[in-house]
Amino acid sequence: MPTKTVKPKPVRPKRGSINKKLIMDTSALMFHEKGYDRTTLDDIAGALSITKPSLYYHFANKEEILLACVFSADDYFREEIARRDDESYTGRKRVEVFLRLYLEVITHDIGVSMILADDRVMSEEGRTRYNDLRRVMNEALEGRIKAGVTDGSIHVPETKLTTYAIFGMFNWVGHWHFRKSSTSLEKVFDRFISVIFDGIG
Amino acid sequence: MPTKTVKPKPVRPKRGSINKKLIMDTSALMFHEKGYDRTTLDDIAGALSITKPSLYYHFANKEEILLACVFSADDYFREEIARRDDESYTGRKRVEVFLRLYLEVITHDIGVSMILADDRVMSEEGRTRYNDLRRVMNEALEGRIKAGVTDGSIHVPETKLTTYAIFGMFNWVGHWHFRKSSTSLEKVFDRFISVIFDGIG
DNA sequence: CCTGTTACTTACTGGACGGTAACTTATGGT
DNA sequence: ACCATAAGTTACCGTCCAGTAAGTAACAGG
Repeated sequence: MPTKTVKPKPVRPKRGSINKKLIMDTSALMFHEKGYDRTTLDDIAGALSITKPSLYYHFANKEEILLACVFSADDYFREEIARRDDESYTGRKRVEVFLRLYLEVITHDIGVSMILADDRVMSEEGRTRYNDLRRVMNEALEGRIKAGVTDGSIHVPETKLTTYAIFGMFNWVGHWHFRKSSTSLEKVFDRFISVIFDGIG
Repeated sequence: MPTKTVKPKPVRPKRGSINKKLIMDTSALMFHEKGYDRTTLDDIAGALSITKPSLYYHFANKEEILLACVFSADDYFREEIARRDDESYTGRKRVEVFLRLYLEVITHDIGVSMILADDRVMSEEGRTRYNDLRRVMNEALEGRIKAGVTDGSIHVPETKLTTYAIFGMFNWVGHWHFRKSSTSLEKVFDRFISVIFDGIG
């Protein structure tokens, strides 16, 4: 007697076990590991043990997932900087606090999407929102540098390129394969801060 | 009398008007503008007024084009650094010479591919060759910094993270939309060098 | 126990894209 | 003048992938 073909019982994930946050975490991880373009929705769904169309229950499209990652990182950054920052500090101190948090954020998968997201893959609206975010972030650092120049804790003839220089230094960390790296965040931060404030000359 | 269907005379590009260099220039430009993944071979061919299969006459595949850009930039860099560098200089001076050339190179389309190429799109072999290139580049700068520490023209407690910091600062320029930027290379270079050597404290 | 909503599923579509096969035309050497 | 080769062409394939249509299981409230 041939084995009767048993109707396959699809194992559904527990109801409610999938949510936006979980999708964002998984997506951010994969976007960072493989790159946005080469991460397919099937990849993400597979990693979550669900199917691609299920993702569309939670997000309208792929870009929405990316933007959700970006803006959730930004939300966290803003909350946390509001907590840590103090306008009575010197500009220099405020720059340090800013950069410390910045480094913390961008060395996590969700955070790295905030700086490595490629606006060229985005819709017009997404690109605008993203570029606004970046502009505000830029102004936040440059503002603190200017405050430092005013209060005498920082000495630079110019702040725009200085800001770019500093952001470049930190942002590039997003390109490191830091999961493998053994170097601690503290060491990186201390060294970067030393280069920025003391120079190497 | 109906218009006779005229056999369309395909306008072929002049023989020999297409060569590897031209393909590389066009590709590098488009890779930089749109990103490697979103630049199709049809895009490149179209920009050159040829067809996609023609590209395969000159290159084995898409990756070969990217690698050709990367290594041609590297070749140029090595030639030019050999010309400009002088081991009798101080380490500091040698770092400056190195970074000056580095900035020049990475602000051109072909050059930017050297730092923005994503090794995750590459084959195993391509990735190895590319990572070797990056490692050698890294050692070249770190070596000069070490020389500076030895001869007293540079003061740092550690060279590895310092090297990363500096490369990050410069590499990130590749992410700028510098075609639109009005800021001159000289200004960028001077400001960056000042941050690196003098600090902002 | 019924029923509506939530949260998934299977099955599919349409377009894009890297790459290939086979053919054609221009040119330089003999 | 002929031909081999270089440098293109047209037409096509297979795969991948974002997104969709339609169906179904699980749970909550009544």
